[in-house]
Amino acid sequence: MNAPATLAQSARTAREVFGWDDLLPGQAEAIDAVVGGRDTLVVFPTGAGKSAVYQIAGCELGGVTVVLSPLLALQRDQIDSIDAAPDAPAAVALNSRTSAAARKNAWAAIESDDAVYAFLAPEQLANPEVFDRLVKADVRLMVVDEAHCVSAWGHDFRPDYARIGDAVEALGHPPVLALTATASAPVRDDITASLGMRDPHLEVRGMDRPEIHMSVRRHEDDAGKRRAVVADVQDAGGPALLYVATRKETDAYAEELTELGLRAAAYHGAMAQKRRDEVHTAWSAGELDVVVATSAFGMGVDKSDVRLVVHADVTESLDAYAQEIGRAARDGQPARAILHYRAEDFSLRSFFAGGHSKKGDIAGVWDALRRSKRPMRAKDIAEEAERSTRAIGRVLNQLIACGLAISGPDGVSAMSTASAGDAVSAVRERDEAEERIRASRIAIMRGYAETAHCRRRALLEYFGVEAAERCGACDRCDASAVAPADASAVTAAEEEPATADADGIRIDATVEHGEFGTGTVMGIEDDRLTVFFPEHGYKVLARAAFENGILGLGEAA
DNA sequence: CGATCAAAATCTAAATTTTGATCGGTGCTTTAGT
Repeated sequence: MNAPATLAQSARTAREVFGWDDLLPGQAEAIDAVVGGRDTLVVFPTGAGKSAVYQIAGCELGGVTVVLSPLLALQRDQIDSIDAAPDAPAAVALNSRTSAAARKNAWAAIESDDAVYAFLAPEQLANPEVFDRLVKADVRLMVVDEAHCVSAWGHDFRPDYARIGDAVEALGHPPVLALTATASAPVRDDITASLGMRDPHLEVRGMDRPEIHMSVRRHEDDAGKRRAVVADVQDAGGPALLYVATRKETDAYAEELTELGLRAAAYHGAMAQKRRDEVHTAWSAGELDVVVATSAFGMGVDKSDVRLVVHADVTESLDAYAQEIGRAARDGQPARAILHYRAEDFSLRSFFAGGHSKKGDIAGVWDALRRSKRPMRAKDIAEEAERSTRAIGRVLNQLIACGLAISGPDGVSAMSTASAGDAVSAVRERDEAEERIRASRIAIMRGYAETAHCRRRALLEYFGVEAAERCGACDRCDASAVAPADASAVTAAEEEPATADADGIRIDATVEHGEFGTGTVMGIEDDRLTVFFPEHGYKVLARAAFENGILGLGEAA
């Protein structure tokens, strides 16, 4: 290996081709790994130059760099930024909005000998014409941008995300470069496994965002929560994002905030594209005080001076939460992230669980697959069975995941002669496994919301980053700070419920339960305790259990 | 799970309560028809 030479080359490419004076920490290492032929997973916060990694690596590798990107708007932005570079290779897009003429040009560039970046949504790989031509082209690098989508969406919402790995193999496994801003260890494993990455090089930088102050507020009733959310937004001190769980709530809050004199706009995925663009543009231009949005708002929105991100509802995972609060303070100036929740917000099924696949669907899909001589697509089966493509696609993914079927460029084919009954029970098991994963993600979110320790530490440790005992910039640290002059610390301390009790039960105490084993007290409310047991999750126990000897005080931690 | 809405039921006719069913969020694509 001639690493120094490669590094020098990367720096020269950055300067001469793209006009960047310096490479940022981690960029050179990642580029070096990719150019050396190694599959690489890059986890950099937004603004740390993820795009530069594939731009420079692609330039040095030459040939075709395929960039898989989840949103057409993102593809457009990336192409614009490449076009603006002094001497960068061509960048083309292949998607449903590409005109026939642009398509022709794109293929001419891809099939030429010059270096080129080709931007595609993963769905394009399911198009046989596109795929066949890519197989014949000189693809030297596969980039998966916003790679957390593989884990978040591949399982059901956008099943083509789950098929990227197969496409990579069919292309002869060029180096795979996956890029994302946030990925916990479980998500990283999911990404590398799903994409079929071999012995991936991992480049993780700067997960911590110390400029974002983090706090959580728990509420007993909905009305109280709404009042607190509105009050927070009114007190934003700069551009604010308000995330809510449903489309309906975006309108409700936006209306209320407008009546209070704020420049507020709602944003969600079911709005007309034109309106979405208007909100996006107004927000970027500083013409709005607050955008009230579902999770649809965020990717590709680049506004540096967001001062506050409020969540009126918990997110489906801590990964998603980190992603959303990460949109604050990109200018490095102080900002705040506040999460509001009620205990019942964690109810398992409230998270759009999607339920289970219907027995009839599973059996139907399996029969169709086994009867068919040729690979089949979700759409065809769905039309024949008069079911939604979504439900059928989900079943297909599950069949593939349990090894009963396999996906190829022309669709999915059966891989076994199992009976319909066996297929149904295999898929059912899969459903239950997914349910457990969902439950554990919610438990982690709950752990963050209910932690008695430093919030940042809880978040960073989940992302596998070592953290100081205290960050000094979260509500927990504020509450335990011994600085009476600090007004915010006093306020926080007043809001904190009493945590010490005569019988020695307090937040974070270690307790022993006859059945569940050793646990940690996460919450105390009147006569009930919330205790986290590593093997059994969260349990709410009557305080009486303590007196009856079912629960005992463990050794001091 | 919990919010919500429609349908059914109720100490029988206008309006409320109860019961039951459904939905909740993210975007690509393709296609038919303005």
